[in-house]
Amino acid sequence: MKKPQEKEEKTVTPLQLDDKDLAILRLLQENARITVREISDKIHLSATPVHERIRRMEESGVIRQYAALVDHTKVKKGLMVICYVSLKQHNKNAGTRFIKAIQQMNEVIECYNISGEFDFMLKVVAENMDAYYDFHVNTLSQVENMGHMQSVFVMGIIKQTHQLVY
Amino acid sequence: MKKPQEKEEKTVTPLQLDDKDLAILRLLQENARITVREISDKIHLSATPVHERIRRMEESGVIRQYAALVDHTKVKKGLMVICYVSLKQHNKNAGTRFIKAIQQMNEVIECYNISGEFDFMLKVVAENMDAYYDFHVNTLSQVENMGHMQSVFVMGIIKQTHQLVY
DNA sequence: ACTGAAAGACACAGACT
DNA sequence: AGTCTGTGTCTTTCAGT
Repeated sequence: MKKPQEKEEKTVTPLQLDDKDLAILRLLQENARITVREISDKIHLSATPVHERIRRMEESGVIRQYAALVDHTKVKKGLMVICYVSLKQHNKNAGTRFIKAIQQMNEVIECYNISGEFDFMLKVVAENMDAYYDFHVNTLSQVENMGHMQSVFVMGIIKQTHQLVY
Repeated sequence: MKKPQEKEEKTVTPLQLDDKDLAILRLLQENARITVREISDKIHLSATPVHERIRRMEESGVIRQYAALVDHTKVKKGLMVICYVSLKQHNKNAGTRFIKAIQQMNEVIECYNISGEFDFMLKVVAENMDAYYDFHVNTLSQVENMGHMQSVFVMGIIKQTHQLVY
């Protein structure tokens, strides 16, 4: 029985992943440029079903993107800062405008809505402290409805992975 | 003139990236499976130099990895938590052992050494609150030398990108 | 669902400008 | 540092099991 207010899922199939799908995902997470042949050799399957499984996972959105990950220190983005932000007002429009502004800022590579004292957590990258200060003062703090802000500086990267399937 | 205590850089070439390299990086960040041909068409260069530039950026570590990015909600990792940790003691050995322990935890996908009240910030993913509670109580808090811990829950993802070059 | 074959596209290396 | 050309390998489709 289904409650009347329940909407139909847009994704027609929730896509149940089996062990072979997960094995393929493990390999693709590690190296997105691995060939279908190589995968099919490793998981003891021929190329066609591997290809088909990958296509299905792409279509269903299990695989969001294939991305080249760049070393931030080597492209003049050596400084990483975690920045906490609270808004003055919490009505829907104010929130929406804040989100739109954040999404357009190239320096902000991640932004989450969080529980606790602050409303948002941002991960910001900049060339150095001067560049971050400039961003903080002239861009971020200028956003309409901005309340408190607090910066926490990343002094070292201990671990950084995208391996959600293991 | 060089100070005597300065060590020689291991990376022989600091690798100066020009506009064409950056254009290639932009495309590869967006789609790691783009073909060399497609890149060469878009940046008005033939395949060979594009191929050579990519190879150099891979070798020099500018391109760290090609990764398939997986939708965490579709692989039973719907809950994301930011977890702050401080250690009881701050000697070198204690820190090293903590780091080793963290690096082996699959639930921890990021870990940074940070400024401020806490020593580390962890990004943790779990299937649900029960699974996170289990991880928090039975794994993370059991690490030797663990001091204070604080969890901040991610309620919504506003932005998530890996585009450091833009 | 999977296998195997076959066509077309691609990566990669070489000779040259 | 770049273009052009060729070879071997890969993706991708299709008929068959």
